[in-house]
Amino acid sequence: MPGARDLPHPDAASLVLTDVLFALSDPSRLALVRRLAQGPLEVAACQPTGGEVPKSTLSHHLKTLREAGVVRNVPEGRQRYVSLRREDLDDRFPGLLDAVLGTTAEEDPGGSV
Amino acid sequence: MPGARDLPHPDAASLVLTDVLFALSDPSRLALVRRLAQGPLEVAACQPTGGEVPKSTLSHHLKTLREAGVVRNVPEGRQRYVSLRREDLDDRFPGLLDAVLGTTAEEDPGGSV
DNA sequence: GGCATGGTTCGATAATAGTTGAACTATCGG
DNA sequence: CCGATAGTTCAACTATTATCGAACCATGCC
Repeated sequence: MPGARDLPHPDAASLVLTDVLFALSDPSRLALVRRLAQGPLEVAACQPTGGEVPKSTLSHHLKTLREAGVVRNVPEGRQRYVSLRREDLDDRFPGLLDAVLGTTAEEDPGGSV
Repeated sequence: MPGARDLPHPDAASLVLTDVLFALSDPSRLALVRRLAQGPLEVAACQPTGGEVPKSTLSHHLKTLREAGVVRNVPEGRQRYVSLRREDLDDRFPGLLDAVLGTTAEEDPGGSV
């Protein structure tokens, strides 16, 4: 199996809090994480609900989330599934994700992506 | 009373999650917040435990934290006291601060300020 | 008033992060 | 194998942040 298309993911134990906070500090990324909290999505479905964003831009945000350890991005046939690394996050930073997701997005003028 | 030296602070109800997350996403700011969790400090005492940082740089970080609503900065005689807005944060984002502070800073290569 | 002290604000520069088109890689269906 | 599809990576550009010296502002003390 040449070129297994697997992207690098930090392992659960080595997640860095500030990196996670930074990844979540962008309104568009946070909005996506909220959606991912309800289940995995293929990359194309990670597009903001309303408008469209260039693929490269979306991919860049996914990279930020992935490198921080917030999401996992696995190839599945010709597409990729993006999922929240909930267990790993809960394990490493207990209560953090719940606290972040608990806030019912009253804010975020920018929202989405 | 001219020039009461009061700095603007967002009120509790209008705190924005992403702004708070961003403010906490910097290792030096997070390290300071951890120290403030143990009680207020005058600005000079906000210096990183080891090294020294220019006053303007420190002031800039305090501004970021203050504008996000993470800390309060009140004049007291000729100095200023910086304190964590714990109640406001707990009120607005229940569990967030506890989760962030709960992590016993194993990380953060940069630390401090 | 004059001056030291404690901090903020300004302005310039350096460093990081975001945005995007184009090129590239992999997979699946004829 | 060819083309279409799904995404990532690259490179260039823009925008936001960080850093820090210098100027500035208030307070307290003499």
